[in-house]
Amino acid sequence: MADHATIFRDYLAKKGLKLTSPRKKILEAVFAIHEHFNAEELYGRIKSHSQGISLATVYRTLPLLLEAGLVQHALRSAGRERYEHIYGHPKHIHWLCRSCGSLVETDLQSVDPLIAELAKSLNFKEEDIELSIRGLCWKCASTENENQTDER
Amino acid sequence: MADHATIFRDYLAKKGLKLTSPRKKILEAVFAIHEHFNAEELYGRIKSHSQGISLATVYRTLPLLLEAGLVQHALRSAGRERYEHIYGHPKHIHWLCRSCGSLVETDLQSVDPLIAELAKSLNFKEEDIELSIRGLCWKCASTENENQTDER
DNA sequence: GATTTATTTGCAACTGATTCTCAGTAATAA
DNA sequence: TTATTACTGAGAATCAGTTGCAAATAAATC
Repeated sequence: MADHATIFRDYLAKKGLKLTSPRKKILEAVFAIHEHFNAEELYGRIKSHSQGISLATVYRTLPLLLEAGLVQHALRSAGRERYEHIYGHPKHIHWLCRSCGSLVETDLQSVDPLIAELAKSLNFKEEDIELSIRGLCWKCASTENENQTDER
Repeated sequence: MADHATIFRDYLAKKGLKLTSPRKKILEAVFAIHEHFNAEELYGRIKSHSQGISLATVYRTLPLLLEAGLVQHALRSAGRERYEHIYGHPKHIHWLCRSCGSLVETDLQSVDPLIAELAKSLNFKEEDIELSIRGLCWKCASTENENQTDER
């Protein structure tokens, strides 16, 4: 089981690309953030640590990490592209309560093979799966029953 | 059960905003499109019908529709905000090509029971399932393979 | 370790999407 | 009708993200 540095190295090697010091630093920074981030934020973190990595390089590296499977687009990003690292974070289902806003994540395992099969039949090369379910968590579902009539 | 024009009127009234003719036209156009769209595309449709609505107004109206609950964000593609109206849309899977931006929808039947089961075990009352898959359509996947070496 | 070659980098200029400014227009209330 | 306030179109401004280029650097080869 390779760690993320190894995965990245291998990915680059396979593509005939080089493992450079900016790329290493960016990778490190990505895995030091445990929330969603965008290019600018990532750049900010790196700058405060080490010097001399340009924003353009961050923008150039992110797609590589994406393709290497180390990073994925974050959920429903509005306005800016957002990312999250996925090493050790298997793809998940988001259960979002429309009433209290709570978010629960569960894993995608059971659904994954089904999707892979569909993708195959459509000739679609899937890279990123986002499954979000909106509704009511059990708490809100029970309170909502009490005040049936209150409209949104 | 109010129709979308009424919902919009009420929303505007509540906010002290005005129901103007450009806004009416935009609303109409939104509900005449049964796919995802972005501001530019919506603008194109409106322009071909009636005259004299500016792109800026389209951009200004979309957030209102969003807040009124008539429209929701769809998956971003190629750096652009995308929208879809919310109105009796049967659940579907979105297959979005990250290269050419094409969108295919397929139905959710095969996945649905699985999700229902999961929801039950989580005690979550699901209302809206959104399954979006980003990747490469077969066309783009094949062109991408041709220039294997010309990486960017 | 020096040389060679192709890839990378930082920088600045650029692009394309979205937002803003402003002067004129239109909806609503009185 | 008038007064008030929000709205509009047009174009300028902004902002995220991309690109061209000359210098720098990793990896391959000697």
